[in-house]
Amino acid sequence: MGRGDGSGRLVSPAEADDNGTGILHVDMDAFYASVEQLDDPSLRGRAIIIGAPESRSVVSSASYEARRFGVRSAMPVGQAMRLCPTAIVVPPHFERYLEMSSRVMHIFREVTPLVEPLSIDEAFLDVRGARRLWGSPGRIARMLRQRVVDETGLTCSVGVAATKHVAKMASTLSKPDGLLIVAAADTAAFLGPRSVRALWGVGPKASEALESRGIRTIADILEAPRDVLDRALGPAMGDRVWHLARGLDAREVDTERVEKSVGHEETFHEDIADTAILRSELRRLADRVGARLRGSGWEASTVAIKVRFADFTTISRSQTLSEPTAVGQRIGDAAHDLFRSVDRSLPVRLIGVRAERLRPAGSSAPTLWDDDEGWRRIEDALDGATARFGRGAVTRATLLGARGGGTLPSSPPAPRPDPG
DNA sequence: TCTGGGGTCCTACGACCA
DNA sequence: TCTGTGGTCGTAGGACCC
Repeated sequence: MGRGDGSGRLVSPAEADDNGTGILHVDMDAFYASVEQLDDPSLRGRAIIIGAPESRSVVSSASYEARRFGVRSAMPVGQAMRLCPTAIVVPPHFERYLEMSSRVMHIFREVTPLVEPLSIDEAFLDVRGARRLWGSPGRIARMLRQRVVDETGLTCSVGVAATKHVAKMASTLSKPDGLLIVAAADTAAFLGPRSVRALWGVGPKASEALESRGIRTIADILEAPRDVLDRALGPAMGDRVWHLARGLDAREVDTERVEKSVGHEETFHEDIADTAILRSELRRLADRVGARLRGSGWEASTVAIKVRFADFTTISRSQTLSEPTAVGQRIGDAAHDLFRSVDRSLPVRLIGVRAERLRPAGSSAPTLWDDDEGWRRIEDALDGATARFGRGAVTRATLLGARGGGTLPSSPPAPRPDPG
């Protein structure tokens, strides 16, 4: 989501040149805050901050009325309230945001099948093949903005350009509720005067590294020798910045992006030193990760934990499993193993579990292990001494004993011949 | 002032292997 | 047999994005 307050907004005139373009970046304006204002008319025109009421919460989104006071995403709520004391703090309603996101994405897909969602509130669209149906990219962008506001009541900003990167920069500059078209021939003039910080992937550290070498604008990057960029940013980032500064971005709109990891983490209200509590939190997070994996049909080869201590130092540990899994119990076992190796001399502020190196789940049945519905099905099926369980079998006593407070076996029982 | 939670990508380094 | 080298993999940490 954009972090600007809309000052310095740049929009295109009605008949702007859109020659050579075809990529749209659509970004919803202050998405969470706008949904809240849509649902509750008493919030409209007011400074509102979306954030959990907890003491350690940060701003997830803020209305433009609040942004004018300097409130930005990721800022601690306490700090935001000092900047804008009249702001109303609204707890987030993620289900509702997902529902609105899905309606917006549906509109996009009615315009072109080539839609790449980037996050809950933004997407790239390739409309190069939609010209005969809907008109030029600029015309499509105007139609899309009108449809979004008519059909959802929300506004969005759209950047239109020849590449994803320039389209994204353009939508950011047009916020809120704007449209900015950068014709292919105007790309260099558009990029040149902008700060290096405007490049995608250049954050505070990278911009500091560039600025310390006198490289402040994108035009400065064009003048800089390639090896200076590589030394400042590393070869991969140096190469990327070199290309982006020249408007070169070969990435196509990718409609089939897949998840590479799934994780959950939690910051405690107060730092925790009690190992038993931390272990039980790891189990809880591992179960959630397992459930998510099963829900999306994945299993993971690597389990990682993250621990942030009271002094904010953060460590991670990861472990490759002997076999990929989507079973919360096994993810939890690995998380416990990893946690054992962590020096716990400081209280813990945050703990997290992540499943990595995902692959589609096989046909094995152990996905039943750790949810209630699965247990019911297992128990129902266990009408005697043993029951089939994936490729193996377990006794009812083992299962029920484990459920009654004991520990589950860390892996399914050994396979045995199928009796037919 | 006091730093969320969900991710992706990159770099560095050690182990291992051909 | 010993040593050097380059590729790959696993792991840890950091920057960045929304």
